[in-house]
Amino acid sequence: MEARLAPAADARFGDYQTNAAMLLAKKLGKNPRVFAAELMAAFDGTGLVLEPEMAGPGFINFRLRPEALTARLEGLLADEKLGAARPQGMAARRLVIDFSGPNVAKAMHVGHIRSTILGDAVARIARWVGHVVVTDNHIGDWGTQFGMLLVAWKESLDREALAADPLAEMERLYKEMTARCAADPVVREAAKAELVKLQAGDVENLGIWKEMIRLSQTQFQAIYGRLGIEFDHMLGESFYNPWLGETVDALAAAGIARESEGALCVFSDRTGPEKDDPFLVSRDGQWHDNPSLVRKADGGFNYTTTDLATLVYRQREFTPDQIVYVTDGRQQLHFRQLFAIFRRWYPEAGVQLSHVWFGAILGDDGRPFKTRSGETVKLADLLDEAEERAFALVTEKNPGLPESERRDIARIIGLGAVKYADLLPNRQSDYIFSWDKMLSFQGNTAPYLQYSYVRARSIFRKLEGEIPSLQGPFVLTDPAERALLLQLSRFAEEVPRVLEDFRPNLLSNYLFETATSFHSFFEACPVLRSEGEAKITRLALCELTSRVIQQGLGLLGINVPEKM
RNA sequence: GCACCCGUAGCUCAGUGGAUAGAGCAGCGGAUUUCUAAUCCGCCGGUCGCAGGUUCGAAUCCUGCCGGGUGCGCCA
Repeated sequence: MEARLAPAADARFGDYQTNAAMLLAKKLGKNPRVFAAELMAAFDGTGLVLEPEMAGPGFINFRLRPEALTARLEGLLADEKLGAARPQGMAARRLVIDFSGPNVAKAMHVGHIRSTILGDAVARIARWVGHVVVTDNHIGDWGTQFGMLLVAWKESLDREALAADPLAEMERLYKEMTARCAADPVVREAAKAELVKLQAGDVENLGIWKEMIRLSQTQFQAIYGRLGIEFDHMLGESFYNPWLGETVDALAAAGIARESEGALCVFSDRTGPEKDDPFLVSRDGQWHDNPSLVRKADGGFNYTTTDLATLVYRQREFTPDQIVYVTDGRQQLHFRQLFAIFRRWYPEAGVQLSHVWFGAILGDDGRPFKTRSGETVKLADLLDEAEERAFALVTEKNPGLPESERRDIARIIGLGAVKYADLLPNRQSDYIFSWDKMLSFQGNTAPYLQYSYVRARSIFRKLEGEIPSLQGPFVLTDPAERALLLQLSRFAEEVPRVLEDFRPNLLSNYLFETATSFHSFFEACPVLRSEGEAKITRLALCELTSRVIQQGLGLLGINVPEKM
């Protein structure tokens, strides 16, 4: 339970409220209303707020002075960070953020979209606030699937198909082999043999493997380019291959892992309550071992091994305060085990390990989102469709614009819609994918926010003659102006809040409220037809609104057009 | 079986200890000689799955139950 100064629940109560008196009074055994009165008597908010008021069971409500608000407007206009910079006294944190993680030889699909968009947004916000961020894309470029792919590549590769569409051809090989392996143990053995050769450094197999990576990288870059996403590192699983053996040896030597049924496993250390222990599972009323394998019975390593080696490498190389893994919720148990193993292995390590997980994307039938024919939706196709649909809408609304301009606008709107739809729900919720909803110009959508930006900017093009300098004195004459300004000033509070639990939807909702507040202001307060200080103030509010929306969307990885 | 998540308005979702539970869509009624109406204003709509408990205060925390999803040794 925490004392908090928060925006007032209802504008009638004022601008901000605090529950501090009630919480403190409880601790001190005092009457909350009496104690609130004592606090208020001692409070000195001269210059900032009017006389605070007590209400309800002991809330203290504050109302900002108009001159404090207009001073704030001046300050925000002059501040590139719009007030959201890390406070001077607060040390920068060092964060490693692991997200996206596509697989070599497979087309990126909807399953990668949330990790990619969420991770990118978190990275942008952390940087904006002033933290030191390392982004790392842990690509799936190593593992058992390559044994199968190597067999298929050697036996049935279609060179022409590969040249035309490398990913499609590699996926064809993979599918073919999955079926063959399921049916034929001889093929399974062949795949295993090719994998062993690859792992032993066989020249031919390494060459094919590298070719598959090269072809896949081209595709990744195309997608990330469209999405406007860059990574500091793309250290795939294979990068950690040299350290897997020593990782496992160290775990065995430390007594953390031991052999069981031929595999090397980490079991529960029985130090915590059973139900919280990731290495135990209950069956028939009894707690059974649920170990994590770090070396398979056939001597091969698996993803826990790689993840541990990766964790140790990141710890050593980047010395982070926190490592953030952005993956879907189904991997919760894996990460609980992974973190627990690391804690036992490096009990002195202070690094904070966070699994930032998210829910599924569903079709309108409530089942996992697929194409009509039941196939996985490829990310490239999804982005194409978003742009096409946006193009149709832009053409319908604004047919007078030249096609190239409509294309540019459609790209911004389409990609923005997809990203925003992903960042709007609470990340832990499953959400239903809907083109109509995300591309609607009404409601809480990217196009609505982008339109708000366009409107705020268009005022400045309409100004005749020179654009006046947006200098005070500012004067608030309408309640809508005051409400908008208060809302704009909260950008500084909302952005850092996203990082408390990695919830970009807080920013999405804030931006929507800002846009709504702007439109109300814009309806109620004519800008161009006003004069003097009122006009300058309104122009300043348009300027600040456009910057808050542009920067806010920018932190979510979404661009804005100048016209729509 | 056990663990994790979800159940809030007709639909899609916010709200993870504070005041009378909010938004969008849908529905209904208004506003336009436009600063792009791609907008705004208003109305309608809820037993926050159910039952207990904790406390000044619970959609939120705890317990049990019902319903749905996901995960549980050699895939990642």
